[in-house]
Amino acid sequence: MRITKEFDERKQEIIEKSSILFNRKGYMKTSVADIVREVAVAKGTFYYYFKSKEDVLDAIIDQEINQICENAINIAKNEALDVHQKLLSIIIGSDVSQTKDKEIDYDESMDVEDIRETLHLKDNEKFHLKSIKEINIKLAPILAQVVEQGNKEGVFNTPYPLETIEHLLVSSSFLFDEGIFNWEQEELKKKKTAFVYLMEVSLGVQRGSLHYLLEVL
Amino acid sequence: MRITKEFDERKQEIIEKSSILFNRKGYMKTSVADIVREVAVAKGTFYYYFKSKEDVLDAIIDQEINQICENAINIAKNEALDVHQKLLSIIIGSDVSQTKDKEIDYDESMDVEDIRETLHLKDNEKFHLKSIKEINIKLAPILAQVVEQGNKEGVFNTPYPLETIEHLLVSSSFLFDEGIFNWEQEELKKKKTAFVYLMEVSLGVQRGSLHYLLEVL
Amino acid sequence: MRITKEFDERKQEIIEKSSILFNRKGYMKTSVADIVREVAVAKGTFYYYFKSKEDVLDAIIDQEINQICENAINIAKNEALDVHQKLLSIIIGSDVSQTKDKEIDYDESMDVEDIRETLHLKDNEKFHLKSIKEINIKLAPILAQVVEQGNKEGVFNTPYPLETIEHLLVSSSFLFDEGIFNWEQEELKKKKTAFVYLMEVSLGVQRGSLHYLLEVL
Amino acid sequence: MRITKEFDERKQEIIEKSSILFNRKGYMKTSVADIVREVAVAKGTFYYYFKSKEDVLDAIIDQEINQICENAINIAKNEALDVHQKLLSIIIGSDVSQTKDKEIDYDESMDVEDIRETLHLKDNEKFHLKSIKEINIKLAPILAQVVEQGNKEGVFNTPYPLETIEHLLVSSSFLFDEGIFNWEQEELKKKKTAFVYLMEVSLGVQRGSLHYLLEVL
DNA sequence: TATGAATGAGGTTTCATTCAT
DNA sequence: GATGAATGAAACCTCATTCAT
Repeated sequence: MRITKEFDERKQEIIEKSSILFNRKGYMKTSVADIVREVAVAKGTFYYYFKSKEDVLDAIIDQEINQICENAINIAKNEALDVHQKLLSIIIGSDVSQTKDKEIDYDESMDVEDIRETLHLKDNEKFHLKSIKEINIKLAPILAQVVEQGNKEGVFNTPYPLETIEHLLVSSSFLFDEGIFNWEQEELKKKKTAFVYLMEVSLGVQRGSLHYLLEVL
Repeated sequence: MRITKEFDERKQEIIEKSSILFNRKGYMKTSVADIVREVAVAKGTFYYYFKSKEDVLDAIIDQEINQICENAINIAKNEALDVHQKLLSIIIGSDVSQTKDKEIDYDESMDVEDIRETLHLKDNEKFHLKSIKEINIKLAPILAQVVEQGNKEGVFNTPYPLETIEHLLVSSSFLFDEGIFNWEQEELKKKKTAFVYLMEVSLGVQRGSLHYLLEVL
Repeated sequence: MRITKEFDERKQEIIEKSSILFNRKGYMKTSVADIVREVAVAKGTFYYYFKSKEDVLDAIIDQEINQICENAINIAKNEALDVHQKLLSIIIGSDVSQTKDKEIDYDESMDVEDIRETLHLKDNEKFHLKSIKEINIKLAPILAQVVEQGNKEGVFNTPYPLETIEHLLVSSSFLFDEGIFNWEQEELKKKKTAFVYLMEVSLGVQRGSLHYLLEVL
Repeated sequence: MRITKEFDERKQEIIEKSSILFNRKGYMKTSVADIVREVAVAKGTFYYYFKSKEDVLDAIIDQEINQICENAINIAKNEALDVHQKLLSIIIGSDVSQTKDKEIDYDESMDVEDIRETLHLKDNEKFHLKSIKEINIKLAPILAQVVEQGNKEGVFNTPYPLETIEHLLVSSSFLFDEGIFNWEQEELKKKKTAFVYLMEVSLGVQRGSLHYLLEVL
């Protein structure tokens, strides 16, 4: 049986199904065979749309980041919002973890061992590093612009807006990644408080003025 | 031909030769066959000492980190040094990049494409992430102690010594990793300056008082 | 070089070539590498069709037994034959040893020791036991039906048709297996005569009435 | 002398520990490493006493069979017993299954999967075939002698004492081996009844006169 | 566009056996 | 007698990728 679909439609289907699988089983543990089974196409079809498994990963991350950035750009240029509101909104809209690690749903065929492994999220290094890198490259400049605006308005005060944002983005996406570290509830809370403190000093704002971020982290 | 060696000696030999290969060709591109050829033992011998390729990687990283930490601990408890000297010495002694990414030598069989790929250090994600994670877990507490000492002595001033160190370690190992980013000379310099600035504000020291770090980064 | 074939054709090819190799060298001494060399495919191809070496063995035995059983069923339901003719025909058609142990040909690379080992048919235990077991499970019920028919017609007379057949099948396939015992010509003849006698008493027929079987054993 | 005694003692220890392991995990699944761990000697020591793993298996089976045969010989030559008593006693004393498949005790380290596999008794083909073969070669002649005595006394009546015994021994050890077949309780009972019937007709005794064997099978 | 058989490299593992000490 | 490091063959298996159809 041959089901022909529009090029983009099929490509998108592969991206979405792959994304679900990568999140469920991890990038390394998801085989191209898994993907084509899920999409119900032949191996060759997969390679007609993507030149490699990593290529799909890139496409997935690209789409996620682009969506986040599009949203961020809209917020950044919205003149109705002040700098704090922009920062808050962008951070809320950029919670990659929602798409990245949450969609774990256990299908009927998973046994206890599978689930244990899924929780450990082993072999997802490529996924993690690429995400962090792309976030840093694409989202950082947008946020940096907001910081610059804040600088001009006297709300923020930092000589290195872009670099500061880069550091904050990188360290937080890494340290708060449940696939890498598994902090206790207690520790996590302290680390988040510390992170807000670091934002305050590195962005040069009054201590306590970013406390509202704790609600959304 | 059978050459018998002491258990530890042979194990160390495998670790060292593997380390060289991982740095030269990348973790993924180095096969167990490559390793045993280099060490001149049979495949079974490899698996007599390590249960998997990843197991050697762990051993390599463990040794590197332990060496760094041992050094750091010695510095931290050296009463002859002030806090700034300790910080500086530990940072100098902890430059993982020296061992991690420098020993690239091109053997005769490599063509242009190989070299390009070697430079991109593709498929070394495991190496990178594990290193960063271990550094964070093992080195951070030691540095945090120094920071606490600084706090007490009034040289530093931060309510979150450990968390601050974690963020600085993570973001710098990530952003300054040539295997991940390839900044221009110009950019790199600015990013390093910015990093020192961030250290100053997050550790709560006088602006400019950590400028000496720029020399060694 | 890539030669593509129909799934079933290739699968059958692997089964047949493997069967020849197992008979020539023994199951244990035949490596998957030997098989793929013979079939002239890559190792992956082997595992594309079978999940293990033992899986091919099962397939081989399955096919042999099924063929024997199909033949036996046709004979059993052929109303033109009387019970004795059926018994005789099925036994003639079920001589597994024809396919199992005869095709031994010595290739040029075999020395005296190899040949000695080939004759001993070492490490073929799996082959033997599985064959006997399957014969017992699949062929016995068909023969039992013939015996039951004989019972009704007053030709045979046994209260346990199935169990009697099982014992006769099992003991004969075991005792007359040249891979297990190596009887002298003389002994063998006596054992065959005794076997026919045992058939007679256990099936409850007149002494001497199964003597015709001696010709075909 | 003293050294020789120690030699045998150690050899015996290896035989016994190996036997336990073979019964617990199966012959194939028991590695030489398992054995030397259990006996607490080095690999080389094992090969000082036995030339191969199969060599230990042979030794184990040899000891078991010899014990059975010794017992059988004593019974056979005991003039105080009549033929039926001898038959019964030898059969009771020859229940290999007691030593062969019963000693399964689950140690703490076994999980559900291990136990499942132990019950399947996979990969014990060598053990099974060798046992059956040896029983046939060594025990059959002793039993045949008893049958001959029975013939002379007019209790039994068969022209082929040895061959009859061989068939009865082989088919029963095979068909009643729980490692090969897993009959339902019901089936098993019928098969045992049928077996006694077959003994009666093939040994040429009155129907029902061996019913007492049902108690001990 | 689509198929799915075929590839082949290589990780993983096991293991009986050998041998230098 | 004893040790245990070393062997090497091979099974096992996965899998991204290619290609003839």
